[in-house]
Amino acid sequence: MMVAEILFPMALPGTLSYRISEKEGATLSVGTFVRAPVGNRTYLGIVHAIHASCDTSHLPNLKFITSVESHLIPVSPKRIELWNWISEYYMCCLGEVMKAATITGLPIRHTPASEKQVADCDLSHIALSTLSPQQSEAFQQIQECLVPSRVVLLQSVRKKTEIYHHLLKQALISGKSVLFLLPEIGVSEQFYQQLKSLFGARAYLFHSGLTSVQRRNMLQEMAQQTEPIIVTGLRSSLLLIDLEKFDLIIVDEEQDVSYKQTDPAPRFHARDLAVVAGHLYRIPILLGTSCASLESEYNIRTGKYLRIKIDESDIVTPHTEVIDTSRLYKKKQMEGMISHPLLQALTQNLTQQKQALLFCRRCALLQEQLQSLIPFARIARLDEDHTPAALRSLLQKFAQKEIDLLIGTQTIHKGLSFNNIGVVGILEADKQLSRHDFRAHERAYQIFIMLSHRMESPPLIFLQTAQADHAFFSHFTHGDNENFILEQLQERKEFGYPPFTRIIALRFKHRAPQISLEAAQQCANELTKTGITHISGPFSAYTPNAKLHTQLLWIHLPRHLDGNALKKRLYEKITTYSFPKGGVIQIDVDPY
DNA sequence: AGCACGCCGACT
DNA sequence: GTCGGCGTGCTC
Repeated sequence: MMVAEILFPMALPGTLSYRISEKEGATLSVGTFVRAPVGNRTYLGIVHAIHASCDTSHLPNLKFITSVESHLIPVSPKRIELWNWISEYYMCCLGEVMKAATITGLPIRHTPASEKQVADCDLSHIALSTLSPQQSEAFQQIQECLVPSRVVLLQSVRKKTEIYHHLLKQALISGKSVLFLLPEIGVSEQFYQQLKSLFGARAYLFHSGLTSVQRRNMLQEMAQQTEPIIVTGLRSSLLLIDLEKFDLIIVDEEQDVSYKQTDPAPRFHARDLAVVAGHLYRIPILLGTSCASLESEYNIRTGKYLRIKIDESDIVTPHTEVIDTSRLYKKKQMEGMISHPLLQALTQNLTQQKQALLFCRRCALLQEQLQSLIPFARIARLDEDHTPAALRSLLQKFAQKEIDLLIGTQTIHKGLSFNNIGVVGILEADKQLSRHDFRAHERAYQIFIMLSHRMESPPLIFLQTAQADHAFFSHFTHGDNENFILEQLQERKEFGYPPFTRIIALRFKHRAPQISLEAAQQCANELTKTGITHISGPFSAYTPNAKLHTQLLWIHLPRHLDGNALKKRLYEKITTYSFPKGGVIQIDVDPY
């Protein structure tokens, strides 16, 4: 008797086994879509393995599959290999990966070709703005360096876009397709509009704002498109689009934290996944950034990535005032999260009809406090989860000066008009918020670089921190990039943080704070007993208005160690751990 | 993911 | 007394 292991797009621990007839066995292969009964319904799944079963004693009455769906385009072995990698590396069910990588209930069919007409324009006549000598040098260099599996990082604040346009045109001319990833819907729409006007029907925009039918149709069209195309997408496109057809993947703003998915599983980082996929598919990867992440700085130094940097040292660094919040707190010069000097600057700024930006991680709380301190100010908050329409209207309001104060996390600068900003505040630029926010300095620095390079007239920058004496803050006054990186890397090494270790976060979530705390402590003890050491925590996570209280454990794995065996043991331990009812344990590899 | 089972609140 | 809320558990 023959048995097929079927993978379904749901959070099952593994695959489910079904009997298949000899005849089906001959037509099926790994990746083929089949319909099979699960409970009292039938679901669409894919064949993950086929074997002439020897041992079915533990499963006495296996069901048969319902049908073979040969009219659906099968999932390629390479794609399944990538799914397997994701499930192992990010420690989640394979079914969860499949769920994220397919559109549930809307599979891609073989259809009679009704191709979008793209071949009608003469690509060589597309007019692009001329590159500056610097840009054109970088462009040449990139073209020489982009070989399969190689990762190249292009670093420039203001000069990347034109280079991208030239690269994309060049790709199309030589018959190559490109996947261009951006961190957020807002920027991706903006970028797509440019591409559409340049490359017409060869440009696609793929994002989760589309309905599932629209996305399925687009995937179907792209799958059957034989002409070279350019697809702009967000992190989800890395999973949903078959990467086989691409000859280049560009990940712009690689340092952006929104590339890391926190919920739901798979909690992958799009930049890292692109690099892995690049190796698997033998596709060159181009990362773009204005200020490289520390992980990338490390990878450049170890020779894993190759950097091409455009010199922008001519740009003047704005004046920055470092505010020591712990000192001001003692002097009673803090109003909640806001220091008196910043508050004063904000009020004065307002009377001058100028706008202000505030970067902070606890936006809601800050907004509340500010509103009571400056009741007449028009304050808005920009959250990550804004719909594109809401985002657009907010940005438009800001541009039309209907908002005085905009509060948000690191990514609020996307699409902002900068010409009327008088004050910028970077709050909590330290490690006080959670004892383990080891990226706080990096984040503050990236915001600073972005601001200093994008603003026409530099605003006043206020940097609030409880660690004002830390060497890090001297870099703001000196604009010293290289020393900042070296010092941060040294600090990360010393305290056992990435990129020198890999962190696996365990989140214990429960309604009752003490239950999650006790469970986390107990779990930490048990893990230590089984030889998993280097655990930090438990410490409580900042969860503003969540129903469940969260306690965190961080496991630091040495970088040189092959983490796979350890991860397997850990996964086994966690999934069998009996956590009190009403709670969950989440695993987050490489957390942010 | 669904769908069933199961144990507590406002209604004929 | 019952209808129904959604928390919890299982699916080859």
